[in-house]
Amino acid sequence: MTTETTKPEHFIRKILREDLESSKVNKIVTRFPPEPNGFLHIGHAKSICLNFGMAQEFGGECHLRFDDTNPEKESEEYVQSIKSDVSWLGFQWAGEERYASNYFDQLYSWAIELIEKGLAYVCDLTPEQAREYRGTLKEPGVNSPYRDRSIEENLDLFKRMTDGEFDEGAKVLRAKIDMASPNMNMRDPIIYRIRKVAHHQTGDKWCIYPMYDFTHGLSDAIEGITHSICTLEFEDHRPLYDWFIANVTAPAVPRQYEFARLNVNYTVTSKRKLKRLVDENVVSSWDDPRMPTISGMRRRGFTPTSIRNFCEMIGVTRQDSVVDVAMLEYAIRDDLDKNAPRAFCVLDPLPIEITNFDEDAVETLTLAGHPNRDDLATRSVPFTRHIMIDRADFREEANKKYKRLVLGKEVRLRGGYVIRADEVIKDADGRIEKILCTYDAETLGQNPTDGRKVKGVIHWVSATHGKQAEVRLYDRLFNEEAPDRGDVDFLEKLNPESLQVVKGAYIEPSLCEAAPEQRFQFEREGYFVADRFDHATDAPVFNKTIGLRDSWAKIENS
RNA sequence: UGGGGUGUCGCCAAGUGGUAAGGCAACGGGUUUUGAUCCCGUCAUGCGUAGGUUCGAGUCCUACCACCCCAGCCA
Repeated sequence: MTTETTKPEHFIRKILREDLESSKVNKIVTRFPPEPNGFLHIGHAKSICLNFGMAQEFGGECHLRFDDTNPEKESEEYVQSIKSDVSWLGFQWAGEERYASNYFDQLYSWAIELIEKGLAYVCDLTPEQAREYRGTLKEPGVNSPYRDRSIEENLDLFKRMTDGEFDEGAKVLRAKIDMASPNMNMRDPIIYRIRKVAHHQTGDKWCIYPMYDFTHGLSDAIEGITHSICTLEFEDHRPLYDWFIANVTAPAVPRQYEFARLNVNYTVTSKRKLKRLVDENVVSSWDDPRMPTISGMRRRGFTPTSIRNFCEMIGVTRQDSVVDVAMLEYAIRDDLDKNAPRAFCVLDPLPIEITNFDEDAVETLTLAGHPNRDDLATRSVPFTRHIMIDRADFREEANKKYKRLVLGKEVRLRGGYVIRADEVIKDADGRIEKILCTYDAETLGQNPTDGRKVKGVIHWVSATHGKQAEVRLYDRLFNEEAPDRGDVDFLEKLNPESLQVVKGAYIEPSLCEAAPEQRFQFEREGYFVADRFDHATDAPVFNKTIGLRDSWAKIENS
């Protein structure tokens, strides 16, 4: 930990600070309100970090509340995955998780209250008719013919809706506000609709379910939420949010604030598009490491810290924006560079025989777990006559820019000796089968004593003591910055090389002890994680999280 | 003239009348047994456009332009 840094004061932070200073509130209470109808993604992470983060920062609390008012689309499975994702990100909600459905009884009596005040009525318009009566963006709507039913009739009809006397769609309860309002949300919005389906939390108790606008603000009021933070598209709903709270005997007056949702280039986050990726088998599942879901990123090897840092880095404003995915990549590299132990893995093995090293000898080298941290455990790496290096690290001839092994030249084996390539052995097709090398026994931990300069360093793994592993190399899913822009379907913009599976990679023996989800830097390659589900000691599987920054690629391609 | 929002560097983003923070990216250079990390440096006479007010404007005023959201019995 370095010295405490003051985080930049975005507008939400400013509002909270001022409300506390002016004693408008004496404790910050926020909430993260997902609908349990899908998996959480990076966009939700921004909201989670904001809501939980602010509460934490100001000594308040944040509730996890499921906005479960549409049982047809929701399920307990999603509830579980959401809870697990929020916890994994490192946040704890105050008390038990809550459900809007916990408040159905209270909400119901408030609906009755609205009817009794002449502020709500039962409407028989069909969905099609309702649409026509609603008007358009530029033309006012027309009052429903059912708008002036008596309070007694409304009470009776609403009761009968509750008792299941009417079919789905036959009747709804609407707030009586203003059909001519320029804000479509105020044109007598629906409060309750009939849905004869079981609810994942309340079972068969109800056949009418409240709508979002009615439920959300009042649930906030019930929970004593002080600041209800949501995304920009709900801005037009704020007058309605306030209306319900003002016209019902609400126990508190929460305020809604809106911020811009997160967009990331080369990425899609709409639920519908993510679902298509899964349904059309573009990816293997919702937690495929290429998915921007929290569970996908977890499997990819992202750390909770890196995601939290990323969310802090991008800020919170009301401007629509598209964050460069390079910032996300920076966040994970930054965390892993500081914390991931180093190890060797040869992805594309090329056999090396060190002709002046004994066939049966095994020299155990002790290597640092991290170049800049001595608190991380060292590891034992066996050095033997037969080793593997990466094919990309050898050339028969090369210019001076190429700092690796070249025929007739020397290179250092990282953490080990300097070797010289003496001879190339090829098969009948001219493919290199093996390199014969000699090592300089005087170069362990020091430069050649005669002053020879060896500038290149490459990684390696003992061919006899190393183990074979499956390594899944992931890259971005899309080739285009804005996959969901334009007329072309986003599935046409897929990166065909977003996954490459390497079966015969060589890993140093110590990596077999890796636990699932343990992260490493494979030196000179990138950051990798032992797969959460598929990795086993006798069948190691690693996922590439992100490569190292690669300035060589720029030189080579220029 | 439907309503509601937003426009500051390639991408995020500070700034709220006193002379354009920071991060990412990019580009130079240094250190380095990871072409990594780290370190140093460069990177907006300019803040959507045009006028205006002012000693002084990204910040105030006026007009315009561009983009986003809203017509689910979804959230």
